[in-house]
Amino acid sequence: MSELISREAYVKRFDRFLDEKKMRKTPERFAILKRILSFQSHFTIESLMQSMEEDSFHVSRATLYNTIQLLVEAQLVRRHVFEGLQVQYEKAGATPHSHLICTSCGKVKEVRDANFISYMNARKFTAFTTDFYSLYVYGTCSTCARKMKKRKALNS
Amino acid sequence: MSELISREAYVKRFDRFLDEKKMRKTPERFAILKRILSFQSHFTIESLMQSMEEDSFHVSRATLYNTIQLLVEAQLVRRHVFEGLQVQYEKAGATPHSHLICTSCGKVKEVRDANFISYMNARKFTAFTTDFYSLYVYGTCSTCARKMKKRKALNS
DNA sequence: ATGTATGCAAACCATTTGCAATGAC
DNA sequence: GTCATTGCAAATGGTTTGCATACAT
Repeated sequence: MSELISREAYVKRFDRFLDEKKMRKTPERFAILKRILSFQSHFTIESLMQSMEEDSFHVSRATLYNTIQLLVEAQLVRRHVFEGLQVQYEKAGATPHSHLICTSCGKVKEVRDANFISYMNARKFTAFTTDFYSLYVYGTCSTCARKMKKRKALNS
Repeated sequence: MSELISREAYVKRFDRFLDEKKMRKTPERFAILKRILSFQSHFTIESLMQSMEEDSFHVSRATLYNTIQLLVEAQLVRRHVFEGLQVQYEKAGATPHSHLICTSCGKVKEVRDANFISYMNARKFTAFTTDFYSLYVYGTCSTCARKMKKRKALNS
């Protein structure tokens, strides 16, 4: 989805986060963040690792997991576990979006929903302070629906 | 959350599901479903297993996983993977609800939200047919917020 | 200089799988 | 009687951990 927060803003926020936590600003941490920012959409640990390698910046799996966790804590990255799929990550953009997950082919589509966003912005829960939220919608995409229809027609 | 679908309705639906799939109606499958129906709220594979054992009905882990998967496919059970917590299940009731997850203590609260439900009922997505959806709201519960405040006060 | 962060390989653990025995149909 | 389902134990695979080395502060 589009990127309303600038690259620099992410880096600055991570920098501040590390300051607050009194953690070190290693090249690995910023290299990983920058690589993540270059992704247009969802990614997995595996694709991130591969992408880093292609970029000739080697990091260990352990460091990748460590750093991703930091970024999730800093709320710069979101972690998603969709039913039946491997864990996916995405940078936390300025524009929240819902996820449509096709239970047949596993494709995940992002949908911006202004009405829903403004509803959630106004929504207060008793005895609970919201940080962020995820709406996962499971169903069937039109491509798979078409295929199923065809298969059914053949069987009958 | 409350149970607007009767015990018998669940069993009947599972029965029909097994018919359609031409699968066998083993005592294990129904014993597991019945045990699940007795839960008031979320449960894990582990707590389910334990509960079965207490009930003196032994099933293997493999069968538990198999059956749970069937029940999820039949949409009689929902599977939830909340950030930082172990996988949780719940019976799929007639009343959808959102989940408030405290990122501090991990407690999950269920919230019924009539406005949101009617919004989602009316909501159509282009090129996508909705089966079900999950809204996960992450934040801090009031208990944890209070503790944090106290800790902060002590440190300064 | 100090102690945090990294890399590597081993450990972990929830879930899956293979296979022989059971029992639903 | 057949073959799907079960139980058990072994295998799997994504993630975490332990420890020695490197390096941010």
